[in-house]
Amino acid sequence: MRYSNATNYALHTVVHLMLQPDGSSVGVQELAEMQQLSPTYLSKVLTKLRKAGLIESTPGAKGGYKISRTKHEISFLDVIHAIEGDTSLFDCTIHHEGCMIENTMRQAEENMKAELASKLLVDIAKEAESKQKEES
Amino acid sequence: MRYSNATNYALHTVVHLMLQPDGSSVGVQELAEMQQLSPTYLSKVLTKLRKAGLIESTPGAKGGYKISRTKHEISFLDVIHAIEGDTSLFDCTIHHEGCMIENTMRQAEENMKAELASKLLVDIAKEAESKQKEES
DNA sequence: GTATTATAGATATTAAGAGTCTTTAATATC
DNA sequence: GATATTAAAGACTCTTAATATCTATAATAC
Repeated sequence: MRYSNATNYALHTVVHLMLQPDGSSVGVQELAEMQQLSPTYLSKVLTKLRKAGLIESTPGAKGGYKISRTKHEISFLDVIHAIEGDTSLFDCTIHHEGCMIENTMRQAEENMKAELASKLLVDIAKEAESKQKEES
Repeated sequence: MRYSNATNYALHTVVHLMLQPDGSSVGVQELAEMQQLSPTYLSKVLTKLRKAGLIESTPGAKGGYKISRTKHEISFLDVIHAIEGDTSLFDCTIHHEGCMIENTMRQAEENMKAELASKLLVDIAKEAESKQKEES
C-alpha cells in the first residue's frame, strides 16, 4: 500500500525541470541518469505528465522536456493525480453505496488530498535553490 | 495504490463484533458468509487483528471471535495498522534522508493518520445500531 | 470420544508495478 | 536532403504483493 515509484520519479523530475533556466529543455537521458533509472521507463512516466499538461516535450535534436507555463501552480496533488489516476485509497467492496466505513476513510483521504493540493512544487524548488546557495 | 481488501474486511468485522451482545463469540463461518468470502482467508485477516490485541479468539466448539476489552478505544488507524503494517504511503528511493519531497508527503500522510486515529469504530457501530432501529 | 472451531503451512492464481527492447515519428543541424 | 538526436508507443518480460484455497493440527465444549 504505497504510492508507486513512478510518482516519486515524477515529483523529482518536475522539481528538477523547475530549476532550469526559462525555456530550456532537458533530455530524458539526463533526467534518467540523475535518478539512476532507464530512459525508456522514465519517458513513459513523463508522457503521463505531458498528457496532464504539467510539462511540455519537443522531439528531435535539442529537444527534451520543460516545465509548462503553469509552473507556479503545479501542486503535489497534480503530479500524483497525473501518475496514479483518480483512484481512491479505499473502496468498500461489500456495500455499494453509503457505507459508513468508506465515508470515514474517504473523508480522511480527501483532507490529505486537499493538503497536497495546497503544497506547490515550486516552493520545493525554491528551497532546493537556496540550500544550494548556502553550500556554495 | 489502495488499501487492501483485507483492511476493508477487518474494519467491517470489527464493527460487526461490536454489535454483538457482551461476551458472545461469533464464528469465522458466519463472519465470512456475511461478507461473502472464504472462511480460511478471513481467518488469516482476523488472526492479525488478534495479534494486535483488537479482538480475542477461542478455539473449539462454541468458540469464535469477540471484540477485546478495549472496545471503546479501537480506531480506524488501529485496524489499518494491524492489517497493513506500519509502512508509509510514500518512500523516496532516490534520497536516503532529508528529501524535501518525502517530508511533504509524509506530513500529509501523518495528518491523515491522525484523523483516522481520532475516528473510533464504536461510533460507526452505534450509528449502524440506530439506523437499524429507524428501519424497524 | 466426537464435533466444532481457530491456526498454521504450503501452495496456486491473479494483477499491478517496474522495467527492457524495438520501432516509429518529429525536429535541428549541416 | 541526409544525418543525428530525441520523444512516443507497442510488445514483452520479470518480480512482487494481494488474494485466495486446501490440508493438517491444536484446542475446546459437550
